[in-house]
Amino acid sequence: MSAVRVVVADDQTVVRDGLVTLLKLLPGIDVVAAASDGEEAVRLVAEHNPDVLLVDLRMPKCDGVEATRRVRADHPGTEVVVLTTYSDDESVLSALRAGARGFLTKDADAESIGRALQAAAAGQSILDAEVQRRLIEGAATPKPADLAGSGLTPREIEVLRLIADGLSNTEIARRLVVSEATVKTHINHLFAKANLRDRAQAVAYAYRLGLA
Amino acid sequence: MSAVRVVVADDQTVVRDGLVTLLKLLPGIDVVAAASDGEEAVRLVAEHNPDVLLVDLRMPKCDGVEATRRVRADHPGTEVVVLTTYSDDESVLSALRAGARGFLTKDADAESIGRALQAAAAGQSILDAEVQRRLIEGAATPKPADLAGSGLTPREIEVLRLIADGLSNTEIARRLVVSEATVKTHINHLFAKANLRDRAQAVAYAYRLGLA
DNA sequence: CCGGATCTCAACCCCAGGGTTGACCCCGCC
DNA sequence: GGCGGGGTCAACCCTGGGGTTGAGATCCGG
Repeated sequence: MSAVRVVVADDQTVVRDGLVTLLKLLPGIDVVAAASDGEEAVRLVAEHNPDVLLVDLRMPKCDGVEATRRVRADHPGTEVVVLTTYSDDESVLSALRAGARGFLTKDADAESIGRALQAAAAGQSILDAEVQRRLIEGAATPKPADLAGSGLTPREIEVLRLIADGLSNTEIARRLVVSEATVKTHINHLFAKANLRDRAQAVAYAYRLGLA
Repeated sequence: MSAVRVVVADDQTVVRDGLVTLLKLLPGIDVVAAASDGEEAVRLVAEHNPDVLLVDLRMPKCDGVEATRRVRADHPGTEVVVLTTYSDDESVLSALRAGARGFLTKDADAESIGRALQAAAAGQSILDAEVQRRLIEGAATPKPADLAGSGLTPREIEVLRLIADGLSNTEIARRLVVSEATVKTHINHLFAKANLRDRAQAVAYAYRLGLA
């Protein structure tokens, strides 16, 4: 595989030069140009037709989101990886919607950046952990602690969680790779134990337990 | 940097063996064990404490989502990368919510898989392009689920709240002093508007809206 | 080794719940 | 006056969910 050709864009000279230097040390990465604002970035992409554009979000003239949009529109062969100081809610989504493949924060190390560039060139997408967490939203880490007192068996808790996700019995059966009869049995048991009448009450119960 | 220690889990022997062979050829990847079902995967993770678990979604005993949840709960030091044949809507989100770091389809090449494993071990997350696209689309409209923007009439919201309290249709009818037919009408309307299938999903919807 | 708990499954019954259609009233707005 | 939307109701159908019984498999602690 030949080296991934990259254009770097950042308005801060220190950051830009630092990035270029760092990336040049990485095997498989080839920095072909560096831009100091969005317009220049778009121009340089047109000129060099790189595999990836590594671009800062906050830039004068034309910001990262706008640059991303233009590049994706005019040069579908060039993937975009966004680099930013803050994993700020607003711009993140805008950039991703504009077609960015990857999203990194500036505390990423050289290897991480390199990996992201390689991945982008291959059509994969790498996200900063924090960004992915936000993207997935309901990252509410479950608390296996207090539901111990419910008297439910592990299997019953699993079933309850799936009920709370709005799945039907057949869907639950498929998910757990058991027969529907088994699912019904578990459900009847947990209804009896928790004094529930139907799955609607079960969903409410699950939410109160913090299962969803 | 030392090699990334990986446990592979897939119920299909061919796939599993193929993966192990492929991965062993990659520099920086160390396959320490291979499991043929979810339970075995969880057990092997406990035993070897690897950096990453590469797991298939569809497996007997305990599927990929379940395995992911358990591993993330019991072994926070082990990241999970999911591998699947089809980028099916449902399971993808479940897996990611369960704590998966990466998501690949089986048409990924060895290098892509290797990159994903490296990234996961470093706390980054790699997603299959298609999966990311879906994720972004989904996040694009995160909250049409606002009381005001839900398009529900006051009466429908009232009914929804009572459903979330676990009341049956006849109980709701008595409470609102209307006939059961009326209640069913309201329910059908709100199901259509909020794209719900049954009252169980309605309860979950109500909780997410903050109605209970 | 036996009893209890858990998980698994099958067959059956019954009805609440969900889908559909069509109807009437009342109110606000054009 | 006419039109639309919200609220009210009835009749129908039929699937899925909930209840029951009964039974085999496994595992574990006494």
